[in-house]
Amino acid sequence: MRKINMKELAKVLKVSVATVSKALSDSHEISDSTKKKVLEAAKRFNYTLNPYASSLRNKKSKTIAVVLPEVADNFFSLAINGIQSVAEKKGYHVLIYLSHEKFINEKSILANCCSGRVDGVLISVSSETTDADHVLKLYRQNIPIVFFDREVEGLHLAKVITNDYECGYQSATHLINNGCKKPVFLSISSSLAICNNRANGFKAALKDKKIHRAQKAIIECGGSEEKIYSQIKKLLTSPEKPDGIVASVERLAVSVYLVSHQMNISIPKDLKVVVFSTLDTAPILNPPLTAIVQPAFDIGKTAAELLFKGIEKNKYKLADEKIILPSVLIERRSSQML
Amino acid sequence: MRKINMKELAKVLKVSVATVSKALSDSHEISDSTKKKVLEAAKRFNYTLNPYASSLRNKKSKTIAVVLPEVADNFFSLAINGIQSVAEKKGYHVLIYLSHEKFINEKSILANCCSGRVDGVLISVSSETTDADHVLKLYRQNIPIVFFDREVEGLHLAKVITNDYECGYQSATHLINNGCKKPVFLSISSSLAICNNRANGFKAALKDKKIHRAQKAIIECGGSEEKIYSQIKKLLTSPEKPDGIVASVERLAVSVYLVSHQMNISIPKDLKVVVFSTLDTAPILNPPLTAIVQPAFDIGKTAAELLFKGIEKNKYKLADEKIILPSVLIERRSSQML
DNA sequence: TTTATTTACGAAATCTTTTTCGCGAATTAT
DNA sequence: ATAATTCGCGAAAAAGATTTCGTAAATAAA
Repeated sequence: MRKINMKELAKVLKVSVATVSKALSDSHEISDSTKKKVLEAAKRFNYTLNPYASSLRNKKSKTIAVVLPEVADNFFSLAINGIQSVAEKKGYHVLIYLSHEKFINEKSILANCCSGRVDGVLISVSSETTDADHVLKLYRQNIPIVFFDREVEGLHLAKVITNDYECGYQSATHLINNGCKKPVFLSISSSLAICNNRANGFKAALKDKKIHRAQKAIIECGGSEEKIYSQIKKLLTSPEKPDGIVASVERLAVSVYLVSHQMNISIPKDLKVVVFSTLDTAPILNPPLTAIVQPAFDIGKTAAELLFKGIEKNKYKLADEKIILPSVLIERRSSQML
Repeated sequence: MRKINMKELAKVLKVSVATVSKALSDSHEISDSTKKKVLEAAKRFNYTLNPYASSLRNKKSKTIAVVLPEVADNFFSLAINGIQSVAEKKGYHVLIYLSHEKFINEKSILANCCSGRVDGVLISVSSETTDADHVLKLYRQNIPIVFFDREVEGLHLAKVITNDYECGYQSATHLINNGCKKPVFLSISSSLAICNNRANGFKAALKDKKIHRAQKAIIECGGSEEKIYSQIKKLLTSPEKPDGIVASVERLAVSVYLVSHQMNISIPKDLKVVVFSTLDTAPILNPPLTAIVQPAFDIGKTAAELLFKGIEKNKYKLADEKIILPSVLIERRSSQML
């Protein structure tokens, strides 16, 4: 079954290609009777528009790019779902790119997005990203871009994030109220705004609660899975070991649990744990894990909606749009006072 | 910063567009000196090829589609990672489509893939899919297609799967050896080959172990999260309640745990559980969960490699390629004999 | 020196669709 | 009945890149 093109379809119908094109796009200049004929023939020969020819002519790709650090993280999976749900409704296609937390990858991905391949970009930046030239390049080419969850600070660009500072504050308060004297915050990057916001909230709470250990309160803990594991192991066996941990991302909490189980550190007796995560296994962990749950699906959905606002009305400038969707702390046993 | 096209670039260089095109693709018919000039100018004007014009001309999109039921499942996330890793290396772009386990969605997604938008398709079918006309349509258009994990049975098309039957057999044997008298297999679909293979292996093991309850052994448990929850609750409170469960997918196991916790059913004392899953929280669940772990990343990676074999050599027919990557059972406390 | 071959590049066709413009016929207005 | 619109459609240009083919100059072979 060979593919037919519009020219051939026009020939069998004995009309011009212009007529076919207009009929397919339901133009008012074509009579209902010929429209019907064209549609029928198109179905019969199962003709489909060549998307690349259309895109070339229209300068519209009906495609968006989603750039994220990784996909094997519940938060990002859910966010993709949210994004997909609106892209689907709009008839847009979704390209997925992974930066693997590397700035250099992110840069080349965004450079590629400048080619006109996509009509807009949703991005959650890598943990290495401090510089924003690569996203400004997009901006200058008038390609709509929206940050979700992880933004680059100091840019007046559209973003959909959660209330990280408050949640950081809340997490520390929660631990202290439940008896922690030496809580620490596990960050994955000192350059990531989202982490710093959480960390700053955390530190502010310590200060308000008169717990003075600013130096030791924030611990950076990045790299591969093995590296994270050994860093946490070191932390939990050091003489300065904390009695409370706030893990800034899912993976860190899993490692904390693994180390604790291995070292016979009892949660929550010896160590209380709170995590920023959407893990659906949190309630069935041993012990059930207190989590600050982000509205992951909604963050993705909202970001996508914002992006389409920017795509559809090109008069509409996305700059300075900033939507904050609050997370919610769900208390479970991992942080309980005994 | 306006975008420049090849014609304009050619004009400033005082050469023809043909020369520019050939220089950019490093053709042998262009001298090194002019190549250098062209490259330099391209960088200076930060010129990029228009991908849609290229695709139109070349009839190659440098893009593949990945069609899957959902993305918020660890297995699929990891598989996407595997796929991405090879697509990236090949310089291909990855479109993600979600069927949400609906046949009708899958059909329209694949219909769209016929338009030439993609050079190949990787698919893990929905749980509703029994008919294969929609994938045969692709096949007839000579668009390479590879199944991963979830295939449609009876088709002589390329596939990368795991040893489901053996694992089903192994899971039942494992439960029985650990003392279960009334194990059941929780399936999400009676039409999904992968589930049936696992179920058949499960049933075969029961037969070999002289446990005769063929009727009650396989329980279908699909639908929304709430529906799954209530079905499992009903199962675990019925007089016929099992003393062992094999969950065919991640989500089912989470629900089993949730119900058990809520109903005070003790795992593994009252109920032993095994799951087909790549959940990285399995070892820290309460209790640690015995899992049959699929090589998710490798399944994705291998499927993608196979697909590119089909894409790159069009003489090469993908039919009948069948690669089986074995899963491995990891014993934990959820299935332990007491 | 003459012929053959190679080298380096340009003109034009091509890929498929969309859109503008124009034209003849049919309809409405005058 | 004539002029003015409207309607339905076609011809052709355009979108941006690639490829084939041709050609003039440069080099090699005879």
